[in-house]
Amino acid sequence: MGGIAGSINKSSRPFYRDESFLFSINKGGYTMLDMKYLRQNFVEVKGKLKKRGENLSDLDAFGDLDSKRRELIQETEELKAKRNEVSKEIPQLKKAKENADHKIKEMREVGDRIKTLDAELKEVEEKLETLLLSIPNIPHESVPVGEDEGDNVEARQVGEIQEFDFEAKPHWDIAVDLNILDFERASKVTGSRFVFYKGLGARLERALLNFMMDLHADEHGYQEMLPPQMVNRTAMTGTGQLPKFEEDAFKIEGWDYFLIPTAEVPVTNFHREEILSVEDLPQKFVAFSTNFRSEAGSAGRDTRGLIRQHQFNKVELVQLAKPEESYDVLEELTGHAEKVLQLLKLPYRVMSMCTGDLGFTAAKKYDIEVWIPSQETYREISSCSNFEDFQARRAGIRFRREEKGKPEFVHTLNGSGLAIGRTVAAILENYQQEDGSVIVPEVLRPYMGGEEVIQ
RNA sequence: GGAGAAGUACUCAAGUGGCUGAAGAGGCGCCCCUGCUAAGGGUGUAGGUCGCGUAAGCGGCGCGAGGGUUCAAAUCCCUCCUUCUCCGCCA
Repeated sequence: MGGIAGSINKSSRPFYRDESFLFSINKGGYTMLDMKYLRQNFVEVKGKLKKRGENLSDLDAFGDLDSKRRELIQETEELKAKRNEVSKEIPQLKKAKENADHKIKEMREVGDRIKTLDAELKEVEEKLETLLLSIPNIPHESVPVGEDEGDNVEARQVGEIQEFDFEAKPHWDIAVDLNILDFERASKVTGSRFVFYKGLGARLERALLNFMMDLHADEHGYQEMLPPQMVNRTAMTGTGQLPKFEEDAFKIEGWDYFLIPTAEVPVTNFHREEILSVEDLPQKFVAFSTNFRSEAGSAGRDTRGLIRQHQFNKVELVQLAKPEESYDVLEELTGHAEKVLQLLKLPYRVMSMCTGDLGFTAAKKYDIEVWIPSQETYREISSCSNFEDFQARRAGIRFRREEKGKPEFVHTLNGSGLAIGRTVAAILENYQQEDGSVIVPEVLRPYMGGEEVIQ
């Protein structure tokens, strides 16, 4: 561990390793919501965003900032054009042995004026960028309008809920009795919301990860990827975790790096600031990663068991798609995640998130919820989203339809396929037997060394 | 961690203050020649973004990033990032 631990503790690193993204409105990418679009459709956009129930008071500053910005650009560019022109005249005057002093003096003044205006412009652009980065995505028209999770709409329900003729135990009791999970020792070694997997428990987790990876890579046509588990600030901004949700992330002290909250961040940012060709689309990636979330604000919720840990494993599906295909891709990708549950024979339902429960970045989102018998309810095990061009704008991911064509933003999508810890919980609970043992789902047995039951 | 070197357009690469938005080559487009061989000649092309404009177009920025010096910077100065080589350390 010397390498990583040593690095984490190093505090000599500059705080910002790459702050170029901060002031980059002119530099390609990072235009967030399309400024032109926002300018021309301000009222409409505001109306759509209102459905999310967000506080939009900041948004009204846009008009002034936007016109101030363009005013400053025009003035400063006019001066720069003049400076360029005169700067070409000066060497010619000198060559002709004429005096250029008055021109030089004049340009010195122009230069000072440019400096002032540029500083002003930078300030305005910073404010604009901060504003634009804080605006959530616009919901797709097919998203049900609603305030909170109570207004989410069930799209379908799949699988039979099994009736137990004994009282279903929660997975933490099952697992502790079977000696395959150890929460107490994890809190000794680390703290709350961490866990040790042991024996067949650890084996089950590993079996699930391999099973899921194989399914998506071999059957669903995704390219396998094993991404970095730390990312920089620019990547976190690209996918929308920052700047608004920094408190949800684990930050590496002394570095501007974050432990990834999902493989979505490194994998989506893989093609950041690139222009793909149309034949490259769709790009389909499946990535296993360990995810870290601070779970800020969730104190007291799901404190027991595997549902809400600071660290968990997940297999993530990511696609970069052509805009006109992204909603088909969303259905396809959601289906790929569902397939896992179908093969594991776990009952689930698919919920279409309403406008008030979409999260910051999604234009449309399905949550897949698996049946948890001890709670007699469905719990989220996967979240499948179409971000349209929201992340692509932030991350500058584009494509060209023709060799000389104008670059367009791709649409990005992702979904868990699935969260492995929660899948373990679902298996333990749905496959539990009266004697406390747990049947291993058939499709997993080849991955479990043929083991048929955990006892 | 120490010591060096480098980062220029799709690729390779020239370029130490103004005539360089950037030579040259490859690639790519078109044309010609030849016609048994991944051959030869000619010619054209140069990314992206921002602002103004219905548009054609005009202008700004751009030579790893950010800042500075200067009337003027790929070219000088500072900081940072990345890559490579050597040494050290390490899963």
